[in-house]
Amino acid sequence: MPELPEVETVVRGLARRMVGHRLTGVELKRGDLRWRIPKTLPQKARGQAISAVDRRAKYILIRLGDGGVLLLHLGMSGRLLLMERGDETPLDRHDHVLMTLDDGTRIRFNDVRRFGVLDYVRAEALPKHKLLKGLGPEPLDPGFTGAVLAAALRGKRTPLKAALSDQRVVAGLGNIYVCEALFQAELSPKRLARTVNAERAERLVAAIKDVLGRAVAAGGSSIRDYVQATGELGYFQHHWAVYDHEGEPCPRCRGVIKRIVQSGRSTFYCSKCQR
DNA sequence: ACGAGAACCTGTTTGC
DNA sequence: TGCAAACAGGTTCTCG
Repeated sequence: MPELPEVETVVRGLARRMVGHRLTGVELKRGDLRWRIPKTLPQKARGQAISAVDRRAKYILIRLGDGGVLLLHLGMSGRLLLMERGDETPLDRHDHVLMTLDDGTRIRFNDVRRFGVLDYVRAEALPKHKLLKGLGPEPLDPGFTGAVLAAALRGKRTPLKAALSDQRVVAGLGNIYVCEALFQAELSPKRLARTVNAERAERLVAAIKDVLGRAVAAGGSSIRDYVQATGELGYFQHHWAVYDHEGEPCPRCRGVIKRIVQSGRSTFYCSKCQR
């Protein structure tokens, strides 16, 4: 469900509420998400102070006082929902994990499709974790430059859309923001990745940083009433230029936004001005 | 080794 | 109206 801007928004919301507090309980309601949640995770996390909440790509890292880390991914449909002390909203069938803080706040990990992940890792083992070790650069990091992207795309015969969706090339983009960044860079999603020269790579990197930056500032995109941890709605969906705009006029030229399927996913683009 | 497609799972929307 | 197919913000695995 969430891409980098949504995960970043969730992380900020969680950090405000969790850092400085202690986990008084972690309860597994259902352990079979994408992989089995380790049965020992609750006992390892219980009683630990939370020192930080941050992220790597789309992975949320809840850092514990003793050097343990809860590694969490929201998959397609995962949500982390805050419940204030005294909130007796009943749990539903898709609430798989329940965390309780020392101030009575509870956090539900709700995931309808169960593509999400929850694992326990030691901080020193994070770089070697199988889900993190292959990830490409953070797109908002100053070290992510046109030269870096051009190098990652060199020789690739796959369409640019597929290459940018590959988390080993750059980590954090998903279907929406790939479409939006390609539109802003005026590059076709069908263009072969290896044809992205230095000049195009610079343009693309600038577009990626700009789109993601604006989306983070907007609190991400909220689809189907998707709410962030704090209960707020992101509003970047109102700023999509092409995503989910099939048949509408291109905001830049006199073309019409098309929808095609690439690698089994919808791609939205303007065939007139995206080359 | 690389790239395309299937698979994982459930719910909602679309189209005949 | 009703039912089946298509689709959904992700990632891994398999196969050619």
